[in-house]
Amino acid sequence: MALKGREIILGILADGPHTGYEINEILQNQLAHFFDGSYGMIYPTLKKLSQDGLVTSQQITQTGKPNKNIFAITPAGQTAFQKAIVTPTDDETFKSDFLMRLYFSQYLSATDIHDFIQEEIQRKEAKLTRLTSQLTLWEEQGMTPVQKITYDYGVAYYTSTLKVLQEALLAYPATTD
Amino acid sequence: MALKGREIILGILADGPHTGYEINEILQNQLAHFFDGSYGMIYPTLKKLSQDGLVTSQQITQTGKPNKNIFAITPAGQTAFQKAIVTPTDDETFKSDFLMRLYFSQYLSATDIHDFIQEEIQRKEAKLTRLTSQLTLWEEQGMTPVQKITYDYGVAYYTSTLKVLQEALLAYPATTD
DNA sequence: GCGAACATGTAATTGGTTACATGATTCA
DNA sequence: TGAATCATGTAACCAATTACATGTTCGC
Repeated sequence: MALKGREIILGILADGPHTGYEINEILQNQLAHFFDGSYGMIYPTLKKLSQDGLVTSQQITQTGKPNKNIFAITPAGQTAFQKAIVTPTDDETFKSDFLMRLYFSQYLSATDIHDFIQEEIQRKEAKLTRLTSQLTLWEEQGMTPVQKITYDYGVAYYTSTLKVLQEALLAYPATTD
Repeated sequence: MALKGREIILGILADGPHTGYEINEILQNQLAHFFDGSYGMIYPTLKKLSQDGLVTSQQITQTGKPNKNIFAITPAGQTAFQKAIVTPTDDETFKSDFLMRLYFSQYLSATDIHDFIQEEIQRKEAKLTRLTSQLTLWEEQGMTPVQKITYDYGVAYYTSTLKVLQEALLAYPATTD
């Protein structure tokens, strides 16, 4: 059974207390290439976790900034997480709208295909940059050796697929610009 | 807006009539590395598409094998597909339960981490084999140049990440076997 | 006798996604 | 003046997922 929002948030809080906003930052900066979370998932999950006694929250009144709720894991939450982490690993699922559309694009003109691939290259380069630019900060905050593997995995994924797309581009003429 | 089951099935049928079973075969053999479909999605979608007049079905009574329903796209279905294919491309989403668990596995013993990575290597090798062993058949059935890109993308993904995992393994001692 | 390949379907659940709603401060 | 950063939350929706349910033939 795959780890879901519930267990993932619990896992992040197992490492120290955080606000919903900070959890989102971690998700976007470090786990974006293998998990995708949003506020619409984070806050409701945090609320439920609180109701179930797996996390506690402490409200901090701030001046100049909005108030924040700092969430911390409880012993019951720790137990729940330890239990979840030993379940069998689920298969990965990758959904690429880009590849799906490319798969069906045989009737597009060569220049349209060129532009379509070029756009994806730009998106991927931006993602790779976001990930690599985080490395130093992440290392300073404490990056475990296993986390380094997940980082290397992401870099390898972006780099290798970027190369495929760049080579594919050569077969399709650029729009004259 | 991402292409969903509905549009994907429509796209497959745009290339020729198929049964639900055959659609599943295509999904598993050619698109498995960027889409994940199952019978629980295929048959209900086909039913709905039929009700909406986007596909028609013809029942074939077979002896020796179960009866089958062959689905074909209608002009209305073709129009719906053409309309869907020109919408903006959505971001890809990759969910890896393996990377998530690895990310949280700093307290596991070195041999446990070794075994955990080793298992993922085996899963990935099996997937790579499934994909590459299809190439000849796919080419014979008619593989478009754009489809070849999606194939190369899959091979590059599996190959590059497999390499990362194999290198990572060197840091963790094998269980004595 | 058993597993693989062929073949189709339903019902209940659910875990998110999307869209909406608000608002201060800082920096360019 | 407007974008970015910090900050939290709800309500409606829905597209699958999971589990269940059934049955034949062919080859080993």
